[in-house]
Amino acid sequence: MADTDPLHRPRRATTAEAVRAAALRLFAERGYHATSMRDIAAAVGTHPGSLYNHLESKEDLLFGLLRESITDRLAAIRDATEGVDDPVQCFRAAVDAIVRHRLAEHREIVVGQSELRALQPGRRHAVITLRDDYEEAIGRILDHGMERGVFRVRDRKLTIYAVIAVGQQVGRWYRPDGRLEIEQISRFYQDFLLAPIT
Amino acid sequence: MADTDPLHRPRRATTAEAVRAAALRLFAERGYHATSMRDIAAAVGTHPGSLYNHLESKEDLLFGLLRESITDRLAAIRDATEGVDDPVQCFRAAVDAIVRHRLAEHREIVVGQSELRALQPGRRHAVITLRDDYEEAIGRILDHGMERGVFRVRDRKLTIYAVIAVGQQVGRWYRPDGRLEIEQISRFYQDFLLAPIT
DNA sequence: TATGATGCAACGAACGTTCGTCTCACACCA
DNA sequence: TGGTGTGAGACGAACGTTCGTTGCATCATA
Repeated sequence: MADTDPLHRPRRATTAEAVRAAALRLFAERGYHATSMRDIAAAVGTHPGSLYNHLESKEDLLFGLLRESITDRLAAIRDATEGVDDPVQCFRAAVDAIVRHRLAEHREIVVGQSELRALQPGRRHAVITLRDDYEEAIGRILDHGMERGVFRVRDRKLTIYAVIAVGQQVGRWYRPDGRLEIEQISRFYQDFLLAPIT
Repeated sequence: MADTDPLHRPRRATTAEAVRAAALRLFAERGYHATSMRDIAAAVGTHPGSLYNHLESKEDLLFGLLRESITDRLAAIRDATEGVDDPVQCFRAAVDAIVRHRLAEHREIVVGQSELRALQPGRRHAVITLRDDYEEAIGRILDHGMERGVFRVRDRKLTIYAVIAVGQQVGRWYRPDGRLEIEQISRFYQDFLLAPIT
């Protein structure tokens, strides 16, 4: 009904988006349970009750953030590796995508780790399924390299876990004003993770 | 005053210890904030108020658990590597100690990760200092290998983080009834982590 | 009898959430 | 043009629940 003039559309800074952004930051800083709806409301500059105009529940908010984070990361891997035929370059691209995604929104990390437990079973399994897809995406890259005879992967699952572990860890200690550039960190871990499988 | 007969000493199943054990399990399963003192009391088979005969506060309980976990792991590394002269064997022993410690009390992992934020500043820094010692213990093993010309470590800090990352991750997915024995997992990650630095 | 743990109720505070009310921009119609 | 209806959201108080913690009477044991 509204917005008959498409030129006026770009004015966007939805309250709902501000709420999500604030919640993401606070969940990451303090943890899900240690963050109250009053905290989020204060960060947005509104009142606790007003939040419920933009979300269903606190847990719904967490679910959306977790799902978005892992979906984005999976998409980043797929975008980065699509059409890359050389297994080594494909693996490098994937590690690069993981590291960059973790560093770009490194606040999100701590949320994704352990707050799964705060979700009700159905939603928890939904996120776990997404995580399985994420692991499989890495697994297929390893498969590709093995089929070509370029990779020697002694244990597929343990190797996947190692890649994920390094990716997660990166998000935990990285600070934008630190000693190393993202490029350096990414390149280091590309080489590091390639060594055991080539 | 009591215990004049030393032969009767071994009868130990202190309530305090039961409380700590229950708290550790519950913190790991649900997270610190999601675990109530009533939960802990129920797990021990007593009442919430009775817990305070054995502890000062909930946060005090968490602090003790975190400190003990990291202190034990550090001690495990030192014990395993003491007197081992060959850098490769020393590194293997350290990784083995980390993996075994993580798997032995793999419940503790999730606690140690992110619950640091629940501690008041002074205690948080105390644990962080211990964590620094832990990182440095790994760092010195790398140094040893570099001095001997056996290791080629491109970035000391990033390598330490990778070792820790793998160790942490192991504790997250391992289940005692899983596909692999602890020996296999340990050996795999010894080889995996040695590859990039030798 | 002295000592310390236990059981149980209760405390104030904070929690997530709901409620009725109010504001205000905008479509509709005379 | 001016009045009216409508719907989205902000507001602020309050809901019932659960939180960590305390006080105190009771009980076991040395």
